[in-house]
Amino acid sequence: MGDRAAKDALYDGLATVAKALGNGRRAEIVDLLAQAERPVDEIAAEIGQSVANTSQHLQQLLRAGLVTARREGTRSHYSLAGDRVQQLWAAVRDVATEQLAEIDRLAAAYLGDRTGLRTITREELHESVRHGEVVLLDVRPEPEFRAGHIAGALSVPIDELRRRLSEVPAGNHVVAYCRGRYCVYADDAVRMLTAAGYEAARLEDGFPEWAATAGAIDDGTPRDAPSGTRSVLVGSPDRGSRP
Amino acid sequence: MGDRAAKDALYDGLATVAKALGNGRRAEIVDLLAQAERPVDEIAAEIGQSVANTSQHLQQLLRAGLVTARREGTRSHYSLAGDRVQQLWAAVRDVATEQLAEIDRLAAAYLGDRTGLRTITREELHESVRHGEVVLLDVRPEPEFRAGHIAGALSVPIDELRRRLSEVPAGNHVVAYCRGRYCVYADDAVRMLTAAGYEAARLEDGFPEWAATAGAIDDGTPRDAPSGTRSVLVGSPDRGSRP
DNA sequence: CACGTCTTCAATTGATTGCTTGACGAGCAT
DNA sequence: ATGCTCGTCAAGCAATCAATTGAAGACGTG
Repeated sequence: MGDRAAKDALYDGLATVAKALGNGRRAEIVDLLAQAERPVDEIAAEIGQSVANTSQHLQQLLRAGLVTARREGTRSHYSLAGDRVQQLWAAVRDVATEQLAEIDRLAAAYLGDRTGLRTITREELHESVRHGEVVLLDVRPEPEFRAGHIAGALSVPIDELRRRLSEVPAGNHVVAYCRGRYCVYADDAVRMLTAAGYEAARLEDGFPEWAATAGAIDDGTPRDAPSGTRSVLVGSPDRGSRP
Repeated sequence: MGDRAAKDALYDGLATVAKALGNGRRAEIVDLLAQAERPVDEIAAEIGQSVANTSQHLQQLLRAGLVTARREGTRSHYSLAGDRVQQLWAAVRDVATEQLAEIDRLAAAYLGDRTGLRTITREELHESVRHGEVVLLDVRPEPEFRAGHIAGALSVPIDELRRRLSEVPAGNHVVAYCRGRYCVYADDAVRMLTAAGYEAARLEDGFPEWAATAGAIDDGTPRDAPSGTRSVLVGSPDRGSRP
């Protein structure tokens, strides 16, 4: 005990968790699964990789304990293995954005010019929601909304926003949110809404961060079956999910 | 904007931080630097690697923004690049211990049999310290004590404990602490103290965790030059560091 | 049962990683 | 300057990794 080989083995073991996150594609997968569980083929499409390759990445995440699998007939649904994993991924992002100037550049290249896009923080949104003075739009794909969303939000996936613009009550401030800080959906929504004459802003980060700080969320589980993975259940279920 | 290549590049960028931690030797380095800054040769000795190899690992950590370097004459001292990095490493450890059964096995192999070793939590220690009912021993190497320690602790490096046993006041409960949960020093200290007739226990985790939760610490900076990196400064400086 | 779908496995290839060795360079001492 | 120490750099090699392709397992459907 206390020998070199055993110590190395222990730290190798601890490092496997970090190693699993140490690949861009797997990072994308974790970021995606932070929204909701997903079958393999959808993950593959979302990260732009072959199903075979995606499956192997998922196996690796599985071995590292970052995700769990649930079979349903012929499909395997993967999801994050607990809130700790979420926090870990957040810590990685925080350090990266804080320490690497590179990230700013890469984010700008991916997201485009964000000047002129108003953003609000979680705290500001919390205030606004409480005073009922904003319309809150969830512009993520509908399944992610169904898996959990900010209480009181309307689901208007970004794909449908243009033709459903009329559903957004006029005369109100509008706040759009999506997957997170590096997600383009809310940006696009704000641009579209602003062009249509709305006062629009995006939530600075996304749903996972809101849920992590125990903001009011709605996890879509029926009121009489409180077994959801989400902790706080506030707001009317499915309001606006299908108009 | 919004294209695949740019998105991949962004996530590759975020993943570099995780990749830097995704190696057992680099993980050891980060764990070590969580105690205090260190010159390269000491780090190399501590992780059992050649200086050249260690230097390359440090370059990699540097590029990933996890550590910073400070030259002093011919030596480079490395230290962690901020509290966020500390939190990141803690998150990695937490996920690993929670999700990987393997870790328990590896820890047992390295640390040996821990049954019979009493441990106390930070909260319990906090209580005990406040009532002044324990003797608190910092059994890490002296430079680490000097870089920061729990307020009121005596520095008795594990190497010196045996011949300095008489300095430990009898009749008191003794608590030893060291680098963290996977550090053997406090274990050894408790065994030695117990054999000598003391009521001894180890702090469950180590100094970094204590400092992170803003427990009372003493960073060794003179009272009239409050420019230390530690936030809370309590207790008499250097008490017991040299008897 | 045979068929199609979704997923995983296995073999392969090119790129990257971790460590070694040996040389180079920067700063102090004599 | 001439050493000397400490740290970094560069080349090389075995091992590992990410992606591709093609085949093999599962499971539901006709």
